[in-house]
Amino acid sequence: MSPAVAIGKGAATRDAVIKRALSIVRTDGFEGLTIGGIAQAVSMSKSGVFAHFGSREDLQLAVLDAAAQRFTENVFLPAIREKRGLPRLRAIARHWLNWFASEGGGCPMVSAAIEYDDRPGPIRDKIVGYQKRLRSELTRAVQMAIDAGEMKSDCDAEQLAFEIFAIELALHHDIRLFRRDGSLARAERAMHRLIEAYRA
Amino acid sequence: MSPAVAIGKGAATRDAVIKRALSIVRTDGFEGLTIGGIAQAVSMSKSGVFAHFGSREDLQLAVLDAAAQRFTENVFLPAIREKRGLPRLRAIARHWLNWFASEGGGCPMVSAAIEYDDRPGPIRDKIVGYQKRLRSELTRAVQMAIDAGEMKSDCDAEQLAFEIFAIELALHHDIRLFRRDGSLARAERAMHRLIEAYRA
DNA sequence: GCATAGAACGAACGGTCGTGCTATTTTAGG
DNA sequence: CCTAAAATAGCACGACCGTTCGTTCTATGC
Repeated sequence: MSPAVAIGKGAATRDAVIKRALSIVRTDGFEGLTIGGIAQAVSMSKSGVFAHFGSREDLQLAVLDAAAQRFTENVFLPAIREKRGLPRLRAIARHWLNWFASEGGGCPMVSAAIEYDDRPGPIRDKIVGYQKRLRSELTRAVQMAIDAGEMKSDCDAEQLAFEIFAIELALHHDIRLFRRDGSLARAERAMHRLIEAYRA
Repeated sequence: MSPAVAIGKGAATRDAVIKRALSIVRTDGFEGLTIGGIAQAVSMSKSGVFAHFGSREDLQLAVLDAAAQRFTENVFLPAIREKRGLPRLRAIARHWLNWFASEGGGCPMVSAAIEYDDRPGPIRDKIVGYQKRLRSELTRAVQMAIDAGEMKSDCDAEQLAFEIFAIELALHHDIRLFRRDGSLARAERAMHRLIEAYRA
């Protein structure tokens, strides 16, 4: 069966290319994403792949967009069904932890943030934009819990968002590097303790 | 004046090469470290640099060792002057935060951990070894504070070490990506709150 | 002062990179 | 069915990659 909304063949293979590119990025990073490499992975010619994006950088930017969209769909969207305030905040944190734990490879956004944190250009700009948006949405979720009177009066929304982010980042690090069972449980415990510490 | 311990000319330039390589790695990552690039940076020929290491991978491993040594000297060694237990633990955390805040570039160990977390080989092996050692020494410092009766009885050493590491990682992320003043202060506040939460 | 070993150089190799071009094939609309 | 357009292939290019090799320079011990 064809996709619900019929899309042209061009857009279809473009999507397929990006999907493959995402899995390459997860293991080799953004600098390891090459036109030739991905062409081989999707059984196309280099020039065939190239024609879809016009430049390697545009391909990288497209992959970055796709990664951000996937993240939003898997972490934030499922959480907005929860009641705003603490339930939603907990849902975000939980989905995020599970996202890191279940993904077969590293998070492209985390890799990109490290790879380009010192290289000015469009890629870094896009990464910073997404990371700022992520942080501000997380902060907003915290603020809703504060406004609902569920958190201590001295709870600083940005501060708590920073500390939640820290635990997520550390889980990503541990799970990928040590590959030891129990990393997720440890992160969950840390997250629980953190939120309890700020809870009214 | 010559160095305290006279070293041969070969070892001297080798050290100079590694020093330069460290600064390249800080901005371009380990995959961005090329023989030709570093040769140009130290005004040598490619083959001249190459002869010192025998292969690119051996160069990368040497740079990794140098990075680990620098970290130990700047974070752990200054802390062992403090009394074992809470003072020493706090000193480690403080020196570590300042290390990230003062370094002109990203930490090579953090970059390497992300770059090679999915690429088996000698480089990944060395990174995992160093990271495990770092974590276990941090855990040991926490355990000393527990043994000294300075922490709550339910304090889990590995758990606290994980959470301290999380804050360090998040500071590295924020400071390098957002370049906003206040990241260090935020991380310090998080660290203080974290340790207080576990303190007896 | 000379012989010897280490250090650095320069050129070259095969390979891969991104990127243009020009064909050729495939798709979609009238 | 036919045709214009889109999609893909093929090929060549310059640049850079790690690596090898033979040579040259330089420091050091006898």
